Amino acid sequence: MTTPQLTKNQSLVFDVLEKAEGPLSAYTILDKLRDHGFRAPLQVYRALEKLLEYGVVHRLESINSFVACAHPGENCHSHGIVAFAICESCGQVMEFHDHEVDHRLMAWVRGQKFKPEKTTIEIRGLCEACAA
Amino acid sequence: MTTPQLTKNQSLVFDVLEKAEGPLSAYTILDKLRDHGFRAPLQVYRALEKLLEYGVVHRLESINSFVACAHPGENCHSHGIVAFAICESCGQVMEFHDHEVDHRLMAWVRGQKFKPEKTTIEIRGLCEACAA
DNA sequence: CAATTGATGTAATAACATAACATTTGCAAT
DNA sequence: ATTGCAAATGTTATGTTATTACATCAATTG
Ligand SMILES: [Zn+2]
Ligand SMILES: [Zn+2]
Ligand SMILES: [Zn+2]
Ligand SMILES: [Zn+2]
Repeated sequence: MTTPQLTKNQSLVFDVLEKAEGPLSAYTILDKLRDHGFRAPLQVYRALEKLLEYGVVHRLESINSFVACAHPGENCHSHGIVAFAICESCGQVMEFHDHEVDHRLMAWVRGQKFKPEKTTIEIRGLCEACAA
Repeated sequence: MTTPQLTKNQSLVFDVLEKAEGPLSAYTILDKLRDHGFRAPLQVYRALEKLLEYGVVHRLESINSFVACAHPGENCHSHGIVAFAICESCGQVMEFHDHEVDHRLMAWVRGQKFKPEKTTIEIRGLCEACAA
């Protein structure tokens, strides 16, 4: 899928995420956009819904937050499952793909006749700087 | 770690999860235990905290719910990373372990000097029955 | 223009989770 | 048995995340 032209609200939300050091909650995004006219959570959630659909933003389920894709222009969706390492101290997020992991997981679910739609892999821990 | 004798509240919460067909939210558990004297969310969350610590219950991050471990008596924690396939239609959960997946993920984070603490792998989709 | 579609605005509410503080219970040391 | 401590519990209030419902606006199209 190619990313269509973003609307005003979608651009605002995306810009906030791109400029952020790490993942942000929807309400944190809302606060950062109050000066631009945002008043309600739904304005953020609706924009995020589209950005997730376009694959330019990822949702981190384990911390209820959102992050801009680390592979701009590449169309992340096409790389298979995306995995994240999330530093619980500084919030830094590393994003990566591993086809062997994809393969093993998909082989297992196929054996169960399970039809996968969306897979989450999130590793929480400490980044190099924070672990020191 | 061996599982200590459960307290009254821990037992009640665990029994509800064991008898359930699928994962339950903390508030659903609360409702099921009102007849047994539960009045507040914290009574559920505190019991869950211990049950998670003992490894007899798992938290499904992507659906804010909890499920009894599918491997009773085995001490799930010792099997490495636990992965789940969650049917979005009927709620059924399958739990499995794959050492190769563990190995690949841990190798990657080690290469980044990232120190992993807790890993989530959750595959949402449709089970065999629901996909038909 | 009328109809349709997608985006937006706003208020209210639902769902999930924790903070703060008081009380009770079980158990060990004196 | 009493004292002291740690773990568990009870209770109220609050904080955080997400959705429902409904109204309006803008662009497209027949
Ligand atoms: Zn990405
Ligand atoms: Zn860090
Ligand atoms: Zn388990
Ligand atoms: Zn199903």
